[in-house]
Amino acid sequence: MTETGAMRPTRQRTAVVEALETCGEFRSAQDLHDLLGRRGETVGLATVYRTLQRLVEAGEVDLLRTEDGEAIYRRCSTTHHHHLVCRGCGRTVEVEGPAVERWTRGVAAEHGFVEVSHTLEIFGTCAACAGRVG
Amino acid sequence: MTETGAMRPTRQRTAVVEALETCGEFRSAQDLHDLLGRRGETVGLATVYRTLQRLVEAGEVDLLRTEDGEAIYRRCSTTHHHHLVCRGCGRTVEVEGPAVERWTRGVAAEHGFVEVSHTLEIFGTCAACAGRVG
DNA sequence: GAGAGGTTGAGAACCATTGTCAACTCTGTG
DNA sequence: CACAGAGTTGACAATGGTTCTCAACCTCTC
Ligand SMILES: [Zn+2]
Ligand SMILES: [Zn+2]
Ligand SMILES: [Zn+2]
Ligand SMILES: [Zn+2]
Repeated sequence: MTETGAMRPTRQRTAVVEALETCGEFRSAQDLHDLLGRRGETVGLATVYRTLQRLVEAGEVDLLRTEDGEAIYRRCSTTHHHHLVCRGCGRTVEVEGPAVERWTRGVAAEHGFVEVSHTLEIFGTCAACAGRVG
Repeated sequence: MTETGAMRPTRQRTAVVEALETCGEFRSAQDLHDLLGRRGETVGLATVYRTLQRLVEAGEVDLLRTEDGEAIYRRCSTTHHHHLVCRGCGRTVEVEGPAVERWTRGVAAEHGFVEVSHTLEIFGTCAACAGRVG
């Protein structure tokens, strides 16, 4: 029943974490699976999903959803933060906003909501991408 | 080629809009389909999806995603706002935060991002749902 | 009321994600 | 080392939300 299970170090888990590490940006499970395959590291798709799930639960990986609902993952710092993501190249900047955190808690409390969580993502075009076009 | 197509008034479209109107909260396409069925208004599931899609494109309906990626829809005011949503019953409060708007613009500018947009949703359990359980 | 073109719906198709389960791996013990 | 016990893996099946297909069906216009 304990959630603090073993989490044994296996070849597959190491491979997934490394793929996330070297990639650096948000990627889907399938992308990571393909990436591993091309790299010669054979890891079952189900295992990729399971590992990502574990990592998300452990707070070691951030999950967010694309416009069409697909889950994408990224190795992030473990403190609470949000993202500024470039629509063009995927470049991601982690941002923090204590004032925003306070505001969301206040709004929720004000309306009697408990067990509150929130999502906040900023999308835009980074300087490099903007320059490249016009 | 024009996107400003006809959008003819049909029994089905009227029914979907009315369902959204009387419901008032975020609901999935399937929920709305069931709701219509129980009400005696027979509308094909595909039609419900198509209609919602159109309404979202027209800005008349807000679309957001539950934590597990399912799309949910709601008839909202047309001004910029965010949502405080109950995970249990879907009850929704529209909220505005000028400070947050300013903050996101500032953060984006600070990192040289342009064409900035953002998403911000707060999820929780409303007082009614919390009371019902605990 | 006939033609042109948008609309509908039953069912198939799609596709990301999860479940199944027998084979396999790691770890500690004797 | 043998070995038991528990965690892990992966090919494959299954799930479930969403979209596609296409023939039949409305709606508007002339
Ligand atoms: Zn992050
Ligand atoms: Zn960029
Ligand atoms: Zn809204
Ligand atoms: Zn509620």
